[in-house]
Amino acid sequence: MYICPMYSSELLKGTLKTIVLNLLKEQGKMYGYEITQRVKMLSSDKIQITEGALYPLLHALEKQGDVTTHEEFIGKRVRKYYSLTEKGTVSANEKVNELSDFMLTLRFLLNLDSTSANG
Amino acid sequence: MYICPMYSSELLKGTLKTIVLNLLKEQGKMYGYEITQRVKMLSSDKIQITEGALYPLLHALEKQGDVTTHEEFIGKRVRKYYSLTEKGTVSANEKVNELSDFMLTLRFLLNLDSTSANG
DNA sequence: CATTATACATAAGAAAGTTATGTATATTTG
DNA sequence: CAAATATACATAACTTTCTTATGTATAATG
Repeated sequence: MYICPMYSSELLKGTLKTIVLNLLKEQGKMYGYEITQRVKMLSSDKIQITEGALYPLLHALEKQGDVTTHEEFIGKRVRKYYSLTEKGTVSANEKVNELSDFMLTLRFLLNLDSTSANG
Repeated sequence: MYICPMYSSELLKGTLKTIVLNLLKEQGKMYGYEITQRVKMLSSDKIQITEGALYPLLHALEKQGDVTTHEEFIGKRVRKYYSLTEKGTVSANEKVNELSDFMLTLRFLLNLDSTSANG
């Protein structure tokens, strides 16, 4: 039985903000826990965002005006929803474009542009 | 006139070791300065490895047995060449595979798998 | 001869994560 | 129904891995 390993933690550094901004752009609004679960699912458990990484990032994004928040109560428990501002939408696009470009450069640097099939 | 910007520094984090190991695998042996110049060239100046990042990394790789070194003198000036050990070759392959896989996951997460042409 | 390029090295600081801990409510399970 | 797990937030201490700054020295160039 094959256990799918997580990526080494260095790899997530530098891409986490882009991932979060892009999810918010696609989903409209999300709360923190939801983001961790969605990334976990979409990555087949290979990317698990820790709360210690996510919440400080969301707070920073709010502080610099990329997102706004509103709270909703589910019974007695609060959910804090985050949505992109206009500035945040611009940031999201810029970040995704930069990362996309960076990955192209990396593929070239690492000679991963094989046109033939590979395993 | 378009000035090609460098990638934001977070992006290089996590990929530097992979880049260096892969270059050594392809080139057989390289010295530090040569690595910085080659990456700069291959990336059209968009990735510039700083010496403060590279040399400590090379020393760490040597310490953990991924590379061996030998010095050559060019006139009075020394060049320290680095080559992969067997262990280092395994590390290089593992690292490249992991990064390649990670990039696939990212493309999926960020919805970059467009089959149509894009700009 | 002054500047730039080559070539190494390391220390101080910043950025961005992980790990650990804390609080509290909701749901599932034995 | 009690205990365990899941949901949901938050923050502090620590680590890793860069950047920035500094230092030394030789070679080439204008």
